[in-house]
Amino acid sequence: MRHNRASNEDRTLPQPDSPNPARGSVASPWDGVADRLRASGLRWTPQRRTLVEVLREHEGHVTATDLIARCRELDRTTTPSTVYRTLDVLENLGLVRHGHAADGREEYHVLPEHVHGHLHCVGCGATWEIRPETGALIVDALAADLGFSVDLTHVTIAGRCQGCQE
Amino acid sequence: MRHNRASNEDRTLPQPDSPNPARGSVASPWDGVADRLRASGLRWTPQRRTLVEVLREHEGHVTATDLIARCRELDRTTTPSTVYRTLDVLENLGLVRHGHAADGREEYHVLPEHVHGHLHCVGCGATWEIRPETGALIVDALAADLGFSVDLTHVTIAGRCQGCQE
DNA sequence: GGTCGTAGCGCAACGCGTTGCAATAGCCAC
DNA sequence: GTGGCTATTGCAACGCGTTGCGCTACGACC
Repeated sequence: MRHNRASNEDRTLPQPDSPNPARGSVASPWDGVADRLRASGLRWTPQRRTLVEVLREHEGHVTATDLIARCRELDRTTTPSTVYRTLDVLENLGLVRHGHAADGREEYHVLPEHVHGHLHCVGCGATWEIRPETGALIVDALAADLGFSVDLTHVTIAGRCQGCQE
Repeated sequence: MRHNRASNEDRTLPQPDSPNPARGSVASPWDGVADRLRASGLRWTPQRRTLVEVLREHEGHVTATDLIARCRELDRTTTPSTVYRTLDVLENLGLVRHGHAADGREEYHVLPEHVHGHLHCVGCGATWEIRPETGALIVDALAADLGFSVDLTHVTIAGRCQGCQE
């Protein structure tokens, strides 16, 4: 036995995994992940459960490294390759989006409500989302330029934020 | 002795290094690199000479890996770390610009005539430059959005080019 | 031409991300 | 509950890029 976690059917944790799709009126998109996986012939494993638990607490931008570190806290046997592969799977379900930060590292956006690009400040290191209207403007400009159809989720633009310009 | 190249003052190659700053009316920006380095207290070494020779034949976009491979052809003792460090130096002189391609790898633009962003097609893998006017539009849009001052050289936007959209 | 301070070199090790492969374990059917 | 198919895991190795360190050799000065 490699995992010290309880059985895969363990339901002692506060968050239900697949039953109870809408808890009151607040349906978390994470509810039902297990079923969505199984419906596609994929599997619900302890490793995936751990990652989903971590993602629940990180709605926003996270680096892959952060996710791996946090998974390791919950399950010391976590392996990087498994996390990356699981993130790929979750991306196919639309639950996360990855992009490349300005320094080239992977950055994940959890539960994207709308497709958007990112701004990275080289001064303070913070990341902002490009507003949808501004994003649309960029998409249109590039379409007009070379007929290019861009994928905003992969856009990370480096620069300096207002606070870091002096 | 680690290098099998001739002395640093070897002038048997067709391209002059520092004398003869303007060859006829076509002054290569690479002429005078040696002097520019020395003027800043930096040095003109066989390794740097090799890289500059490689860059002369690559005016456009190149990946760091390509540059290293080509340097290795000219000098089998070439070390990656040296190439990366030399590229940094040349970037400070404005002779190259680096950016992160959509897949996160380093991409160098040799002799940039103007600052520009890049478009990367996920279909065919080609890279296009964003036209200056379009770039300016993007810069303005982001400035208006969050007061962000962007550095276009670091922008690489992924998408599909016109030819790859069907 | 010889001396010497230091910029730069090669090496080795690291971090991030990916991939191939053999072993494991979900989960479906009976 | 059992069996079996195969998705998934963990490992090990790789590729790209970076960094720290001790030694080399560039090039300025005499």
